[in-house]
Amino acid sequence: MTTDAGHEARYRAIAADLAAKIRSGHYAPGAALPPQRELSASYGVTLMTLRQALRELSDAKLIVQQPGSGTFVAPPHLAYQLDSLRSLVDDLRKQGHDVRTAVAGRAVRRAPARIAAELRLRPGDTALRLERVREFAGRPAVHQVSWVRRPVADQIRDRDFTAVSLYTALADAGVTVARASEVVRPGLLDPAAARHLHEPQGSPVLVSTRITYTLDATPVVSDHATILGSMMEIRTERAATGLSLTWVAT
Amino acid sequence: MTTDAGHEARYRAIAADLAAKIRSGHYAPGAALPPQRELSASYGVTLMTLRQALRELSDAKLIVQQPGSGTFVAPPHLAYQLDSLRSLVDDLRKQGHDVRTAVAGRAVRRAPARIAAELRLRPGDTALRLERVREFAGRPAVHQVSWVRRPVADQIRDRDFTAVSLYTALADAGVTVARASEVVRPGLLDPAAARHLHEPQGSPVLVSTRITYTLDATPVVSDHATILGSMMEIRTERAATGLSLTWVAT
DNA sequence: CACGCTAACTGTTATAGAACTCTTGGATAG
DNA sequence: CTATCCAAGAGTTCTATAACAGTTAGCGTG
Repeated sequence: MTTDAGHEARYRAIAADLAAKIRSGHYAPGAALPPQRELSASYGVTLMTLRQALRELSDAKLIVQQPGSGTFVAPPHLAYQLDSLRSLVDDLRKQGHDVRTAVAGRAVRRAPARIAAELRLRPGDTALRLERVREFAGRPAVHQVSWVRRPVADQIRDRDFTAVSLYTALADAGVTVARASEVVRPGLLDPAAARHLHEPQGSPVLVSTRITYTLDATPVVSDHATILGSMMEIRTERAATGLSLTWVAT
Repeated sequence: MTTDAGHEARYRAIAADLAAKIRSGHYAPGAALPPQRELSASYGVTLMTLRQALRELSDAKLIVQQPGSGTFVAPPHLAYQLDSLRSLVDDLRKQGHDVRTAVAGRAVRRAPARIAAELRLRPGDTALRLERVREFAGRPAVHQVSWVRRPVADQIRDRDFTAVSLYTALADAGVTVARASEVVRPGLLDPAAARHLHEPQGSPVLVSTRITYTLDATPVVSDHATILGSMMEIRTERAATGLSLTWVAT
C-alpha cells in the first residue's frame, strides 16, 4: 500500500514512537539517534517518510539535526526543562507563590462556535468546559475558562482540579502535549469576569487565548484567561541563545 | 542536476518568490493560490519540492492549506511570526509591514531617577533621550521613549532615526547587543501618550519596559513603550523545549 | 424542485533512487 | 610530532511516479 494502513499517517506513528522513546530515556538527552537511513530501514519506510517524522520532532524541539554530523536528542539542559509548556499558574508556583484554585464550573456541553473552530470540532459536538478562578495572595487574580476535547476530556473530568493542574491531569491520562500557541491582548475587565475577580469593570487586564496541541497536531485544550493587570505582568528574557517568558506577580 | 544550481535550495527560492507575490498583493488575502500541481509545473519542479516551499509559507502563517479545497492566502491578522533579539518594530518590518517612525524628541539631558537606576548611572548623569511615535497602517500605534547610556549615545545621536532603527545604529557604532529583558503590563492610555496616539484616554494598552544589555552586562538602552491594544498583540509559540515570541499587528 | 450520487477537482502521504553538502576522523606527507 | 588532505558517513535536496482522502459542483433521478 502507499499510504497509511490503519488510521494515522505512517510518519506520525513513527514520530510518536520516537517521541515516546525519547521521553522514556531510551534515547538520552544529548545522545545521537541512529542515522536516518538506518531508522528508515528499521521502520520499513522510505528516507523521505522517516525524515517527515523527524521534522515533527524537530518542530517540537525534541531533537536537533546537524548536517554532516547527526541527529541528537535535545541537549540535557533544555531537555530537563521540558516545562516550557507550563501554565501561568505553574510559573507562579515555581516562584514560591501560594496559588489557590477554585473550580467555578465543570460540565460537558455543546462548544460555542469559536471554541469548536479552535478545537476542530464538528458543530454541535460537546466538550468539557472547566471554569476556574485562581486566587493569589488572598485575592482572586485570574479567571480562566478551558475547553477540553472529547476523547481526552472523559478521562480527566473527575479529577480534582483544585489540587491538580490541567496539564498534569492530561499527562496522567497519557496525553503528551507537544506545542502551544498563545495570544495575549490588553483589555478591559468585562462584567462576567468582574464578578469572579472582585474588581471594578473597566480595570486593565490581560486576555490570554491559548491552544494546546498534541504531537499529532490535534488541538486538545482551548484556554481563555482574564488576568488582572494590577497583580500580574509578563517578563521576557531574550538572548542570542534563546528566549524565556514568565508570568510574574506584582 | 539534482539539487540546486546556484546557491540557495530550490524550494527556498520558490517560497521566497511566492511570499513576495503575496506581500505585493499579487495573491490577495483570502484568495486561492493555483493548485500545487499547476505551481510545480510552472516552476519546473516536482510536486514534493513545491510542497516543501508551501510548507515554509505555512509555517510562517502566510498561507492556509485545506485538504480537498485549496491553498489560500492567510488573512493579514493571522500572518507572520519571528522572534529576535531586536525591537518590536524590527519584528514588524522584517515581516513586510510598512512601519513609519516619527521622532518627537531627541535630547541629551539628566536622566530621571528610575532611568538612572535601570542604566546604572550615577545620579545627575546625563543620557540621550529619544522619543518616537510608530505609525502603522497609516495610524499611530506605538509611543516610545528610549534612553541611551552615555558613551554610546554620543556616537549615535546624529543618526536619522526615522530611517534607522536604534538597534541598527547601535550595531553600526560597534555595540553588540547580547541580552534584553522586557516586562509587559496591561494599562490604560494616559494623557501624555494619548496626544501622540490619537486615541481616547483609558483605551486598553500594553506598556512595555525593556532594558538591553551588551555582552559585558552593561545596560545600554532603557525603553518604555505604550502600545495600542487595538492594533497589536503578543503571540507566543511554545514547544517541548523551546519558545518563540512575536508582536503581531491586528 | 429537491435530493443523492458521481466525477473531477483539491491537498496529502507514500514509494524508490540519486546526487548534493557538511563534518569528522584517520591516513599520509612534511 | 604536526599539519594537511581525503574519504566515509551524516543530514539535505530533488526527481519521478502512484495512490489515498477530503470537497464541491453538476448531473440525474425521484
